[in-house]
Amino acid sequence: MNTEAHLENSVKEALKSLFETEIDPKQIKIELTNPDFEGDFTVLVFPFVRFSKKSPEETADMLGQELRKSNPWIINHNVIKGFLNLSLSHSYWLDWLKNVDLSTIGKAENKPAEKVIVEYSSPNTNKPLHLGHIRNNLLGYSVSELLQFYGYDTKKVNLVNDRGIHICKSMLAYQRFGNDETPESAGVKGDHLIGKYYVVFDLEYKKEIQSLIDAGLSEDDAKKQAPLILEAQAMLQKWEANETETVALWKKLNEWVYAGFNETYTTLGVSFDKFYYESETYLLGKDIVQEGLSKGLFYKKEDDSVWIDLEKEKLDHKLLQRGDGTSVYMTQDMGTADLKYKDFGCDKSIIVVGNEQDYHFKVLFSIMDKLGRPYAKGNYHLSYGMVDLPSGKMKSREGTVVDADDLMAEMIADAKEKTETLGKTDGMSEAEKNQLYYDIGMAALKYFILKVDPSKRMLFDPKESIDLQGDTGPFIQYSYTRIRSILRQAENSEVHTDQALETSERNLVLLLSQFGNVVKKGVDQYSPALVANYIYELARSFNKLYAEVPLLKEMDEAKKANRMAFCTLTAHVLKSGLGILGINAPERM
RNA sequence: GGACUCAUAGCAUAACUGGAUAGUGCACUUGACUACGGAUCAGGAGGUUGGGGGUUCGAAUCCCUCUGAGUUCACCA
Repeated sequence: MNTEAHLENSVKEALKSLFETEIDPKQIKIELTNPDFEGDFTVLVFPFVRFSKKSPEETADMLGQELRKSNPWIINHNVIKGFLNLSLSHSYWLDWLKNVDLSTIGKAENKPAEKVIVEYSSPNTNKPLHLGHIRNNLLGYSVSELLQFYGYDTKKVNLVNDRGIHICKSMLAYQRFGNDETPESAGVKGDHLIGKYYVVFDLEYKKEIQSLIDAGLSEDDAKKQAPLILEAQAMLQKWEANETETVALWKKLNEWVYAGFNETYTTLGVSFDKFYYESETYLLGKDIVQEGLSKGLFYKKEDDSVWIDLEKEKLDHKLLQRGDGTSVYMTQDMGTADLKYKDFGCDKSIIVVGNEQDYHFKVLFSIMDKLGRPYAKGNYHLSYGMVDLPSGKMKSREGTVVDADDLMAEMIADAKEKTETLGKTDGMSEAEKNQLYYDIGMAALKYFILKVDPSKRMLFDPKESIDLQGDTGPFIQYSYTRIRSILRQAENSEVHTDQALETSERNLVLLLSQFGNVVKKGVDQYSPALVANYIYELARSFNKLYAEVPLLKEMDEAKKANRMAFCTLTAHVLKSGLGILGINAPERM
């Protein structure tokens, strides 16, 4: 049991014996003591005043006395207003340090039985990945790693959007203007090549619109009647009719794109247990429409279109199937939800999609709930904010995007330049150096993205490169390599629990003891950002200790042994935390 | 128009979900290199938490209201 849980119990017992009141554990709030005050943990006593019938100060003092009676490891207490600050003995902390189990720290005491599926990435095959996708991928991957670390059995899946009118646009533009260019002949990645033709389509399409407008058509009519868009629509129909030539072109171009995506995924360090393709799932869900109709949950309009009334949930009416019987976005998402459950049987299903689709997922989850799906309660939309550029929102058609491959290459180049300036890579092979530049560059990028609360939109200025100093990934890596350097020169020895702790040691051990709580909270909130901010704090706390007390140079053997134990544990927690974020922890840098 | 987000120092962000004097980094500034690894550490300056009201012992956090930004709303997924 961790310290807080222990304290909580004690507080409960103490309140019972002092005031003869059985208190709801939720009323007991225990926090780390604000560093400006004396103490390790703080109990908020305001909620107890109601039945203690005493002032907050008196109540706190009585509680403090009582707690110390039953817990000798609480060696001191002080009261400021309604805050009861408790100081734990140094030997308590050293004992904790001595007995901590590296193989279980941070993980659930009882491994959760539930299985979790995380769907993320969901790229379109008509354009390369950009900064927005990077946020999606990093979030999806690290949430999955976080849950896995905590103890859940997790699966990662990717639903690729490989069909539809937008894909046909690229296909058509390639057919028209491509001259049988290939990724090899053009010397670019397949996804970039196809992305180029998506932009070409847009340019040509706009030209056509303009000439139609000049010929006297309204803008709306021009958009609908431009030959290119009509041809793209025709191509989509051919594709749906499974026409040989169209399907062959579609397959060829998609293969190129997948090869490109795989490269990007590898560099990003993300992976998937299974790929779903919309070309295979887009017809799903029609039987669910029937099911809903027969259950009386859905209704038909005169034109035969199918709807659901969600006015009670303030979600309005929503179209589920067109009058001609073809499916819409919602139709296939209902189908894929069932499919994923059939394939993996997960109790929790997390889907990582931008917050522009908040409404869509509210509706989807509400429908699956009404249909009585067993997994409905475990559905969660991990909604994240858009990544804005100083110039506004990224738009791939207009070319105002930060390309994922370019950005990663730039980060790695920055890391290389910085590392070479510092000149600490003597004796490393070229391969080791390149791995290091990659580790550092990606750490900077990943930490930069993941430290921000997922739900918030974030601003990224491509002109200002991501820092390598301060509150950054490389800072944490650097702290780690420093500890590793020390540990390489140290010998193993036991913790001596009879020693006094320096302030910086006590601060560090307090933070270390919080790792489990942070992971738990991150799991509850699906937020890797909490882990990111925590390991930064931890690295900072260690660096302070490093600057203030001797470690290897400590003459007192007992103290030195304890400090080595601090080093070992800190290194372990830092590495675990970085791992959750998908960041490598190099031995040297 | 309806629904949903968001607003914290020049910039980027945190605040244990209602707790103490709102933390941190970048940039600016002062100091610590005969270093257990300076991608570090210590200090300074920078805030009416968009404005106004309310609830509370206590509000960046909850409620109301303005202002501003964004997303979404029936056939692109």
